[in-house]
Amino acid sequence: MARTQGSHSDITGPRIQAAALELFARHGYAAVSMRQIAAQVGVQAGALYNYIPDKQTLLFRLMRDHMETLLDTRRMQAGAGDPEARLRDFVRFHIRFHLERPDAVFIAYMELRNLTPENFARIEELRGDYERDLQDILRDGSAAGVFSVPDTKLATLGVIAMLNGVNTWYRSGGRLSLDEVEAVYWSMVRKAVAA
Amino acid sequence: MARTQGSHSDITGPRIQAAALELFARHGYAAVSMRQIAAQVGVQAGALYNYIPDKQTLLFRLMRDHMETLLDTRRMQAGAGDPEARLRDFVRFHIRFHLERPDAVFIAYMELRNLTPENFARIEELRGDYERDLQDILRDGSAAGVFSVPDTKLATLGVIAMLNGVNTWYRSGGRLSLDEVEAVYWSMVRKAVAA
DNA sequence: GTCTATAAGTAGATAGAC
DNA sequence: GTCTATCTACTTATAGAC
Repeated sequence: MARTQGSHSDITGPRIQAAALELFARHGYAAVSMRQIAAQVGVQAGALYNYIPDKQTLLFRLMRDHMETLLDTRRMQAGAGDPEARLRDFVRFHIRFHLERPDAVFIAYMELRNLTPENFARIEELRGDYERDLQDILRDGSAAGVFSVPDTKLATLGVIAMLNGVNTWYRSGGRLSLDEVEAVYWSMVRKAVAA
Repeated sequence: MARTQGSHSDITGPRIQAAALELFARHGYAAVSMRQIAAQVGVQAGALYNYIPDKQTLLFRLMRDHMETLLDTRRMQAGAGDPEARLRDFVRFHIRFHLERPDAVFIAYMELRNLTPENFARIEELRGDYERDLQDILRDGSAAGVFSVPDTKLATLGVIAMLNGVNTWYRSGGRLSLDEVEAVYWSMVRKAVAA
């Protein structure tokens, strides 16, 4: 609010994204005003428009950046091995990645309905890329006879839904450590798809 | 909008709830105005306040009614039997009940953050009652040696998260019938908790 | 019970000074 | 690049006529 004038382009842009991420996650996109975001950053509302054309684009960029980070990080970590090893890696990766950025995860699937149709389609395409990764593992495992799933597409969606649930209840410092949570979910997933 | 004056108390109340349910599910609580709800009902905005004290109470009643219907319906249908039969009944009940009312389900967990703290606590209590039902089944099955879950609380949350995922993709008339979906998910759940 | 009119405030976005 | 000021439109909720 009280703020000296000057040039801060390198720093203000990321701060706007960070403020929007936190506020959208807590209150929801529609409930947060541009003035609230500006106040959290420490600028006036008009200054936001040096960095984003409009509120919708701000939301879209948060979601797109999150999905691209998800895909890039996964590509770097995905290893080879037999289907069971690949599935275990996927489960551990998914839980860990999502627990590390709860705000972005929350937004990326709670605010889908607030995207324009064009932006929605682009996000859904990225989500499809990620799901295909798991589906390939389940398909390969089924072909090799080590997995037995009634339907690879539904098994994919079922496993991801189960893993996403972790974000709704996990708090670090709680009853279970991250390693224990990963072990528990890996146990359930492994059995659910076992031959 | 053009609307003759007169008395419609028996019919307008439920129509307000129905309109709010649909609009909140589609656009989100914060993004829907009282005028939009009124327009969908066919009255002016002021008339809504003969039925609800404010917008927050309208949201709360939708969520409370949904949760109470869930609990009441479950109580009527829950049968006895061995733990595996009870678990199968729960899975089938959960999928069917939730697919029958996608709007209410969507609201009941997407709009939790828009409840006042008091209203939030009341809804969470009802949700806890429902989860306890499944947790009891898993506990009894584990004690009897027919299930083996690393942690009954996490298994409860994991199973419910997986089942809730059905609502995000199922469309009647799609590739799979309701019976097939139930069979697929029952297969995965059964194996996930099997001894 | 519904209407019209209105109060009092906030929304997203822009213009122009500095 | 940020500020202040402002435009236009919309928000929830209420008052009082019918």
